[in-house]
Amino acid sequence: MTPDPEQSLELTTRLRDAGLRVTSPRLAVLASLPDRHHLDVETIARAARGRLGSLSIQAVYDILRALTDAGLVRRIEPAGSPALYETRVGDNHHHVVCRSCGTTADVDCAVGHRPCLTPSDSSGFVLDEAEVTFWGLCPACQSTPSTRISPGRNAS
Amino acid sequence: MTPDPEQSLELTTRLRDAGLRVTSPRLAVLASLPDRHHLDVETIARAARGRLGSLSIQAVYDILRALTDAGLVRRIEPAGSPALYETRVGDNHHHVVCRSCGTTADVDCAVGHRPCLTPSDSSGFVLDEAEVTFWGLCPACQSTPSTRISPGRNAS
DNA sequence: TTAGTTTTCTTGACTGACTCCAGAAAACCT
DNA sequence: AGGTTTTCTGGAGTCAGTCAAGAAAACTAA
Repeated sequence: MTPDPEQSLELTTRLRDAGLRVTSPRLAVLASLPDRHHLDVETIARAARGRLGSLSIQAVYDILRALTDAGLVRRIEPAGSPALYETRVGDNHHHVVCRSCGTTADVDCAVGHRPCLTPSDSSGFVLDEAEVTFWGLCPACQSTPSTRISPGRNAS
Repeated sequence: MTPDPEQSLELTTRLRDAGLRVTSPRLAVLASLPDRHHLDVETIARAARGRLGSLSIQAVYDILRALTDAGLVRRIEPAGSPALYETRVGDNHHHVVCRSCGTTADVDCAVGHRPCLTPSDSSGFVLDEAEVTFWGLCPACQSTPSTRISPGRNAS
């Protein structure tokens, strides 16, 4: 899996623009995060190693933290799963999680703009974000109901 | 801290109605979950031990799982904190979490009934729950901005 | 009310996700 | 190229939570 030079250049620019130094592990991690996917640390590490040859799991954690802090990736933590990372940032979209297999997909909330950011009574809190997680069954798990892969913590 | 007999009776009924056997650890755990509070397992264990004398942490986990499965308590897992338990169930209310100290409070969402349960495109998922977590600063942390107690994972 | 059955509790080992640390290596900036 | 800053490696450690097996307790029915 040789790196696509055009993509590398684009990713290099993204890193620099965010004020981060450009390193091959960082490029590999960024390149391993395809649009519209939500990957856990292990999966990202495996993909990045496929590009680099080797990369410690610790480096992956550090890189993901730096990228998250810099706003290049977003971290989500659905109940019962390890953290997931995605590259779609800056629009506060939401997520659907399958109770059966844990698959996660993006959703745009229907109710106007910045939905739910104005609860009737916020107990004096000053809010800066509304995070919505939808729970349900993905298309695949609707037809094969008992193929439970991940815990699906909230199922009763 | 001797148990209030009236409360015990009420809790006993609640357990029986849910089809659960009545044990003193279960009563102690239920009694340790005050309305409108969100407590973690350690805190619940400490409170329950105050009533019973002793109780293993494992028993607390088991009891909380049984109570959750039976629908007597609700478990929430805000990103970056251990699981929290509350006794307000059956109304799918939402939560505000303080980024600074981790304090959690209930909120009723303002946007109509079952807000956001109809995203514009749910990618074929069949949804059964919309979970909303608001992030911000609690009243106390607005005045003392740097008193960070819990991690507050999502802060940049 | 007591035996028998089922469920629950205790203890202790274990796992997964993640963090912290110190030294080695690499990238940026003249 | 040299110096400084930042990042990466490897290993130990933490925290939340699970698993397993035997002991204890609660329900059920004679």
